[in-house]
Amino acid sequence: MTLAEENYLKAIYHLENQSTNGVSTNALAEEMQTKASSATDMIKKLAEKNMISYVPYQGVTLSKAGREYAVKVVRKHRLWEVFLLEKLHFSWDEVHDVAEQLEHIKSEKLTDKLDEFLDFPKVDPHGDPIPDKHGNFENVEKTSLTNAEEGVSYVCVGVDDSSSDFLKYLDGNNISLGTSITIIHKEPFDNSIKIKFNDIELVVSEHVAKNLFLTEVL
Amino acid sequence: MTLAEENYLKAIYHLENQSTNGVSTNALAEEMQTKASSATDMIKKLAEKNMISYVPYQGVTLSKAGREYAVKVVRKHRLWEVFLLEKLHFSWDEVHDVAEQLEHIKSEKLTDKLDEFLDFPKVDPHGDPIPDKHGNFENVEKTSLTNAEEGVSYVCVGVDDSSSDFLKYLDGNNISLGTSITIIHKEPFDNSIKIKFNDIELVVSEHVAKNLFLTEVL
DNA sequence: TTAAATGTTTAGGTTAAACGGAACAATCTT
DNA sequence: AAGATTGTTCCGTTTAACCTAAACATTTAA
Repeated sequence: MTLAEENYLKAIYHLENQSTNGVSTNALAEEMQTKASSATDMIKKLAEKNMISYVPYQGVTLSKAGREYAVKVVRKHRLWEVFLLEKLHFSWDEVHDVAEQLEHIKSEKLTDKLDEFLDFPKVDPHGDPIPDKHGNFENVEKTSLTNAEEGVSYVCVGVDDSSSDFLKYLDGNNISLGTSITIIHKEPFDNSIKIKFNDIELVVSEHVAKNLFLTEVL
Repeated sequence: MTLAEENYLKAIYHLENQSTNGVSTNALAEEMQTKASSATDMIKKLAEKNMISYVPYQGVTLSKAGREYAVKVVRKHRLWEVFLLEKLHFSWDEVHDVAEQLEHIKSEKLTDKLDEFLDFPKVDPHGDPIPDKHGNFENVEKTSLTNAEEGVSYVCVGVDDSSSDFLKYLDGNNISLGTSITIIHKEPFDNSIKIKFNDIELVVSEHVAKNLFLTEVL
């Protein structure tokens, strides 16, 4: 599998997780920041290799082999992110780009030894689950801050938009994974939300709220 | 710089260190396990980018920029080797292939943080020097076992052929970097050499002797 | 229920990296 | 110094990944 093939597979995997239908050519092209015609070319190639099932004009779906492969790439990406953050002390917003490169290193032994070295982490620095060597992982139940209820307490467990800017914003406001948050007030006018954490009160925009994931504290 | 370009630069760097003349097209092609015509293509491209100086029918030579770039790749390769061996407990003979991939990851920050994480190692697992972030390194004075003298004591400081088979042979015979060796007898007939280390006597072939580097113990 | 808009594929072209074979240049041998 | 050998380059192809433009298929909406 080439680098481009791996990236397409990963993109299809991500898009499949966001909706129930198959992945359309246009959606895939947009995710890959390329043109629809290029996506069609790659779709054919991946179908040829039995990584996806493909019927022209209908979406693509990962085959068993394709999903397994994609999960392996995701596993590598997230393990490297943990390594960069915990061992090399990269900051939250810097890990993604380097992990994008490291995820393509081909050595099962490397991946498994890294996993062991990191003490088999269950989630990556953005709160996403890390598949084990058999591809199994648990999804933590989480809701976006948009859906949180006034007066209830939550813990921050993940972020959706892992863009550097968003992560820097969170860093600048001292929000990280594990931060306990209480919802003070939801403003209906602009959907902004006033939250409280570590004795600090902060109003966040709807845009921020959408990208911050929480679990309720029971 | 593409992956192929980086590998060619590294190959030219290695060949330059092995002889005083420029590197011939054929030598480069052989090092890269490819055809002379392919080497010519790449030579043109690297010359275009001012990484090498190139006059048709004469060998190629690295420019300042080319040498700096090659040294950076070598630095990354050797740092990753140390990481794989010391942190992930790969065996001596397994590190090379994975490091060949890791050396192409593009992130100066990653390289420097890794260097720091490993506590700024001076040599890699094969005894080769690791350039610092400015590209500086010291070469340890070393002679091949072939040139060692009877009755004299040495320490093993490096290997030349880092093929997996050779390293497994050394491992199997309990020879590693730092092993103290005394030359018992040099057999003129087949150039084999009887050595003694850790109270063990062993006869090694000329082929082995050529690839084992030592420094004299004073 | 056609026409417009949208989505998808095909056709043809480009670039990077490789290849084999033919042509050409340099050196070595006698 | 001529021929043979070796070394190097040129030429035409291939494959992967992309592109633009055009054609084709599907859905939507008047």
